[in-house]
Amino acid sequence: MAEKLYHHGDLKKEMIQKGIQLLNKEGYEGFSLRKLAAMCNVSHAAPYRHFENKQELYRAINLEISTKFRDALLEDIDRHRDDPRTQLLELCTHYISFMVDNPDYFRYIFLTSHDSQIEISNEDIRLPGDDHPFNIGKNYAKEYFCRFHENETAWILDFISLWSQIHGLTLLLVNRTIRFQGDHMEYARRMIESYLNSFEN
Amino acid sequence: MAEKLYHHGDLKKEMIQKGIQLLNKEGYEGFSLRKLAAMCNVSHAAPYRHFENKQELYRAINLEISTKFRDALLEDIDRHRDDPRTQLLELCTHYISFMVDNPDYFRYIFLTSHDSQIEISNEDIRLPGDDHPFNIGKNYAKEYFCRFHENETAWILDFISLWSQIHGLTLLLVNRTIRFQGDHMEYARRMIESYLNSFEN
DNA sequence: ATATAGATGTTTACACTGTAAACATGAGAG
DNA sequence: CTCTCATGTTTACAGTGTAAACATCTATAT
Repeated sequence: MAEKLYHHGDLKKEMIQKGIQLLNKEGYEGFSLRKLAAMCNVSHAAPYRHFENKQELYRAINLEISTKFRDALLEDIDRHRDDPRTQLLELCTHYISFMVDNPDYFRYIFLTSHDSQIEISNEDIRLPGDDHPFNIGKNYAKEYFCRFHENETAWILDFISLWSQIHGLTLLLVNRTIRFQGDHMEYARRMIESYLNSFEN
Repeated sequence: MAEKLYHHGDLKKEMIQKGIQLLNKEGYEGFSLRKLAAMCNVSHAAPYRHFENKQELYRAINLEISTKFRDALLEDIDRHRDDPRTQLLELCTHYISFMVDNPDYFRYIFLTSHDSQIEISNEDIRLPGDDHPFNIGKNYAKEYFCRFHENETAWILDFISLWSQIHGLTLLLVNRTIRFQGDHMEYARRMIESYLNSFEN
């Protein structure tokens, strides 16, 4: 319990952690560097030793949340090694439910700093790098969709198509634009299944 | 050319118009009440005679953009009275292209003030009111999807499913998470068509 | 026609924000 | 053991949203 050290020790890490807390408590609007500095028991200028500006702190938090998100999803997948279809379905439903449970995360990840991603170019379609949360399902989607096409790259459009739907449904649910009464994941799951079914026939 | 009237005349309206300009120029982050007041040649406190706070101005701008958006879409539809399928397809592609052309609008409409909507309750699914931009395609979707179901309300899930996909693809394109080289609307259109086709069989 | 009230503008004030600059402290390399 | 540098603090400043007090115009009642 290092009480009142002048040097904090691992401020950078703590700011990211407490930053996520602050984000959850105050939302994106109420977020401020000075509040966060106070939460870390540190003067309001201290953050500038670790982040050049607010934007860079945002990026760090963004990255941290993305990582948490991806880890949570991948962990769930490990429990369903059966077939690609089940994996894909599980991935989609957890993608949605994770974000519905943490509404601010979604806005945060997909609304700050939409640059700085390594891009993977595939002829005429460019996806972000494999570490980008959008791409979590890519490999599972490939495995599932490939067999429906003779064309090697057509599965990418299938993947984008599926992921657009997940992504959009998530946005609609997170913003409460649409609401399912009762168990909303029941409806989400049904939608995804019926989408996947359309390939089976 | 009323040059220097003390009373401005129609400040409320001008603030909304210039507000949209300012939004396009500076983006959501750079937006400020005081800049906007300056653009209207008015002191920085004048806005408070017309809007209780910044949030309420946001809502007004949000509403104005939503209206523009809906008008643009409906105008396009009028030119395609042929069949519901074509209408739906046109609606979807224009939904996307309008937002890709005005990236800030999308973030703005779907990221501010996600309350204050009249809700239409349908048993266990709640959609926003008919004036909400999300619902522009609802009636066309109903007309198109209804014939594929014996169940009266199953088309709503179809609608949500389709609109989720449009919505998500728009978000991905607006944020430049994914990029289609060349004519990106070509790809978008293909995706929508292949989705609609899955119902025809 | 004129006094007056209410709508709409301005000025001043304040707390809070991000950020820069100058200064302080302490941990680790020489 | 000292000196340097990473990491903290203090002070300062311009920009923000918002409230309160004051000014001016418009419209309405007499």
